[in-house]
Amino acid sequence: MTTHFKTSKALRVKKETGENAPALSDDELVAMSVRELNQHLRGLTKEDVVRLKQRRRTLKNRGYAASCRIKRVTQKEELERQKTELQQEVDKLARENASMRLELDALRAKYEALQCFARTVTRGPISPGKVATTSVITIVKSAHHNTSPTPFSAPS
Amino acid sequence: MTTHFKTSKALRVKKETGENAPALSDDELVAMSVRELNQHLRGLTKEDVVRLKQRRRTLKNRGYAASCRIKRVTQKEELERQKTELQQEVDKLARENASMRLELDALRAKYEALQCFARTVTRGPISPGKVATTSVITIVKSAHHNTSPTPFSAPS
DNA sequence: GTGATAAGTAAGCAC
DNA sequence: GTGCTTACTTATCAC
Repeated sequence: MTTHFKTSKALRVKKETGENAPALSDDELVAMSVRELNQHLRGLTKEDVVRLKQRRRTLKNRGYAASCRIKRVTQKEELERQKTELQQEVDKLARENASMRLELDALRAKYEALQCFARTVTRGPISPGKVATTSVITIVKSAHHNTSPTPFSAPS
Repeated sequence: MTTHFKTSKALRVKKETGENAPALSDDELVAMSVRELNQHLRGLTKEDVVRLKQRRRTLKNRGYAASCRIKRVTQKEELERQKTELQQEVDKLARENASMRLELDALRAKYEALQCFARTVTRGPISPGKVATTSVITIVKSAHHNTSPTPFSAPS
């Protein structure tokens, strides 16, 4: 283990200096292409070459780690966003649902009332005693003969 | 900076040995209460005391970091679970919604048909010209009140 | 002091 | 070799 100076490890911001190398900044080193790097490597000790490459790798890793954290946070936010969105959709559908249910109930009531009325006005010829349980009367008024298999169903 | 041995840093599992301390395992050290720790600290150099306490702190931190990661993963899974749940609820509500809409449309149609019929029968004698297309009416006469949603539908 | 977390380091994996 | 991810370390913060 040679004399190893961990220089200036200031809060969350690393800065490697004090080497005998021609003062390559972290930003320069990390942004450098392999070809550019090789040019800077000319005339350096094998040890220095290794050290510089390792520093580059470390700097790269620092960046990767940062990206990784950012990605993690972003994905979490995205999940939460989607959750909110889905919750809103649930609320919206539930509201629609409730109002439709009301509408349906109201319409059923109206329908039954009208049906009641229809019965009264059509009961004339029919003798009340003859309808004990359920009797279905279908009246078709049509200009032409309907051949549909279920001619009495309302259009669904 | 003294001679600093980072001993045996095997894959993801740290094990500090080779110290002159009476071989306290990581697990023991980290699980130890402060009182117990102090007993083990008797008769040690001030430096060793500091070192041991620091090792304990590091071990603790290792555990904290692990908890932190687990928590992170758990929360993410929880989010995804909730998302799935919400999506299922959306689907369910959407289906209910669609079927209710159909029901509503069907009932509306039946209602209008009945209304049409009611108009014709209350308008006195049926004037043939007034029923241009097709009007289908089904009337159910029942001894008891029928609460079926589609009392007039022909059996399908 | 304890626990938690963000940033950084190192190792391993996949390409 | 590059990029990503995980486990670990360190510094820092809140309690």
